[in-house]
This record gives sequence, C-alpha cells and structure tokens, in this order.
Amino acid sequence: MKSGKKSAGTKTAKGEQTKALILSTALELLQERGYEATTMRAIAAKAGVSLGNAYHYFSSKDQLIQAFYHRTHSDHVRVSLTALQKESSLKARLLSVIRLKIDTLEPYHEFAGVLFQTAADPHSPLNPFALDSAPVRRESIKLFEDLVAETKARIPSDLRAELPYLLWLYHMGIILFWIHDSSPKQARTYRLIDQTVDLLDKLISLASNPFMRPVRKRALKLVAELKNFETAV
Amino acid sequence: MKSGKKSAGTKTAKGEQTKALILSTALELLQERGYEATTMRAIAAKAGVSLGNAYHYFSSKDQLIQAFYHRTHSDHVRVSLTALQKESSLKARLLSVIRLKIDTLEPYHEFAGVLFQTAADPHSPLNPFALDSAPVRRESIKLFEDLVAETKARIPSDLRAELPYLLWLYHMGIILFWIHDSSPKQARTYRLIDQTVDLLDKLISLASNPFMRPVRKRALKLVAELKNFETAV
DNA sequence: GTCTATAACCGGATAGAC
DNA sequence: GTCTATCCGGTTATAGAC
Repeated sequence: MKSGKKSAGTKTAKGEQTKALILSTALELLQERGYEATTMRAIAAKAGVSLGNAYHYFSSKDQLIQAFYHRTHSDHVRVSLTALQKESSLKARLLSVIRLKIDTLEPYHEFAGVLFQTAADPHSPLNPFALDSAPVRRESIKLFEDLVAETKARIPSDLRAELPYLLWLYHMGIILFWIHDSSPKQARTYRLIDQTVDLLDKLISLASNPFMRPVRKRALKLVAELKNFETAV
Repeated sequence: MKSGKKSAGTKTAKGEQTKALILSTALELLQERGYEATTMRAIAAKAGVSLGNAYHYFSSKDQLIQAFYHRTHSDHVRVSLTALQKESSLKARLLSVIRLKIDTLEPYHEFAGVLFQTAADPHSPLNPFALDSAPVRRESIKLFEDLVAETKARIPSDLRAELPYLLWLYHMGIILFWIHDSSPKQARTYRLIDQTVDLLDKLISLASNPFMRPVRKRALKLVAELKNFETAV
C-alpha cells in the first residue's frame, strides 16, 4: 500500500453518486473475494463504469482501501462512544473499545492483512511513528483520549498525557494479532484482549505508584520522543 | 510480499553461478534505485540473462528480497557473535547486537520499508505471532538466546526463558522505527537504541524483583501464548 | 533432468479524446 | 465526467538447448 495522492474532488451531485457507487461495489467485492481477486477492472465492471472512470474517483486501488478504512473507523468510533457512556472504570472502558474494534473489523478478516501491511510504510496514515498530521490517525487517538479523560482512576498526569497514544499503539498490536488469528470466530483474539486489558490495568496501577516515578519519567520521555518523530522526507 | 514458493534448486555448478549472479545484480540495483525502479526485467538485463531465466531461479521478486534478507541476517549474526565475545553484561551485549543490526541494514535504508511490510503478512517468516517454524526467524531468535544465555545477570528462570523472544520483538520494533527514520545517518535510531536499551535493562531488573512475581508470571504466560500461536490456515 | 529464451497474460495505472 | 487505448511490470506458458 503506497501513500495516496488525493482522489479527485467530486464536484457534482452525479459525481458524488458515482463515487459512492464505486466504493460500495468495491467493498462488496472485497468482502466476497478478498483483495487480490478484486481487480480494479472487476470493480469498474460490476459498478457499470469504465476502468478509467473508476480511476477518476480513486486514484489508486489503495485509495479505495483507505476509504474502506475510514468507514470502519467511523463505525467503530460511533459505537464506542455509545458504549463508553455505560462504563466508568478504565478497565471496562478499554475492554469495550477494543472488543468493538474487532467486532467492527470482523467482516473483513479475509483481506485485512493487506490493509495493515501499510503500517510499515513511512507514508501511511497508520504509521505509528509519524507526527499527528494524518487526520485518521489523530481521530483514532482521540477516541482513546476520550476513553482516558473521563475515567477517575488515579493516574499521574505525566502518564495520563501519554496514555491515549500508548493505548492506541496497544490497539494496533491487537489488530496485528487478529490479522493472524485463524481460530474459529477469532476466539483467540478475544481471549487475548481479555487477558491483556486485565494486565494493562494492573500495569497502569503499578506505574502510578510513587516509587515507580523515576522509571516512569524515563519511559514517558522516550515515548514522547518516539511519537513526535519527524517523518517528512 | 507474499509467502514464497521455493525457488528452483540449483543442481549444477553453472546454475549456482547464474543464481548468484542474478542475486548480486539485484542487490546492486536495489541499492542504487530502490525497490520500485528495480524491475525484474532490469535485473535480468543487467545480469545478462533472460527474464524467464531469472524467474527460473527466483520464482518471484519476493524471493529475491527474501534472499537479500537472509544475506543481511547472516552478516548480522556473524558480526554479532564476534562482538558478544567482548561483552559480558546483558546491557552491553544487547546494545552491541542491536546497533550492529542497524549497521548491517544501513546500506538498504532506501528500500527497507518494502521488506518489513511483510511482517503484517500471516505467511511471512517475520510474522511475530507464528510458530517457530520459519528457519530465518528461529535463527534470528537464536542469536538472542545466545545473547541471554551467557550473561550472568540474576534473572528469574521464567523470565529468562522468554527473554530471547521478547528481545527479538524489541529488535523488530527498532527496525520499524529505523525504516521511518529520515534523520541524518539515522542518528535518531541510534539514540533511541541507547535509551531503550538502558530502559530495558532497568525494567528487567525491576521485573526480576521478587515482589513483581505475580505480575511477571501473568505477563509471561501471556507472552508464551502469544508466541505459540497456531498460524496454519 | 537442468538451463535458457521468447512470447504472452494479467492487472494496476495513465493519456487523451469526447 | 466518462470513455477507449495503451503502457508497464510481475508473472506464466512453453518450447528449444545443453
């Protein structure tokens, strides 16, 4: 997955319609056949447009995948925000959000691998070491900010500040595991989530302990540096 | 990067030669021009063989990249083993090995991204959640076993058992960072290495403390499970 | 049976006419 | 905004040479 150029702006209502048609067709095919078998030609044909026209709206196959990612991301944020209203403890909140993420992605397990190969690409919006510039990623981390903000757990402010990013990173790790998980209904991933959330909760308490302060300070300084990494080339 | 079929065995001396020629030509071109610009046709042309012949020895462009990875990996193991003879503390040993890894990869920074996009592919030998089956990966972890084995730091045996895998995972993370690092001479990566090794050393001591036993036990059980994950599809 | 070559296929991407 | 024609490069089929 390469960094994407912008897709053509849709200036007219008709264009908007065509674009939406192409995207939904692509999603259907991706779900049915997986990534490789879903050729741009097949998408165009099924959507009843020419190949060239498909490229007019999505400048690459990647753009289509990005668009897919946006969609699942929005879905996830929406259901998560609802769920968060029902939970107050950090642990319960985190558990909900992560489980919902996997629930959201579930229909696309077959081809999700391709999506996250992206994380290794310096230009990807999922790049874990990039500045906050990519909107998807910023939004994605924002969810974890909300998650942390409204919990009343006693967490030192230095840790609290970095926790959203750390949890986002953790969630990326879970997704990576899930991609590889071929157990029935991805049961292993859900088990892993239960166990890791439990552990994380304990580790956060531990790290909040005053006598951990020096190590914590040092670790957090590192994390901040990691994050504010200049990726511009 | 897809999982690779086996390349044709080289049965004759001449074949061996041709194969080596193609590989070294590919490496040159990759270093000169990067991944995309190094087409199979260009490799074949520069090596003075036909396209079909190149494919006889490397059944895909991927295979070529894998072969490259093997080569840098062997280089790294070799220099690391030498370096390890000079260091006894865990911290110094780890620092050497990780720095040398980046040194080894340095000439290929330009196109390394492609290489590690692979890690997200369930069939990749770099897959962090696969069984130990892939030889490259097993060997790769073996280096960290050697690293840990001959250090006399007081580490509880449960942690000691998982430490090689954990350090390998850490080293993969460093590589991921390095791929994204466009600072001059990748200075940021080297700084990150210094800082993280320092921190890891402290964390290992901390985790070795008897009062950490419950958390440690729990975390290690998780790690073992993570690792012995059945990837077969 | 191992090598080597040529020709073709396929799918992502682009150019340019309408 | 839409199309057709074309490029380009990974990959495959296949046939002849050692």
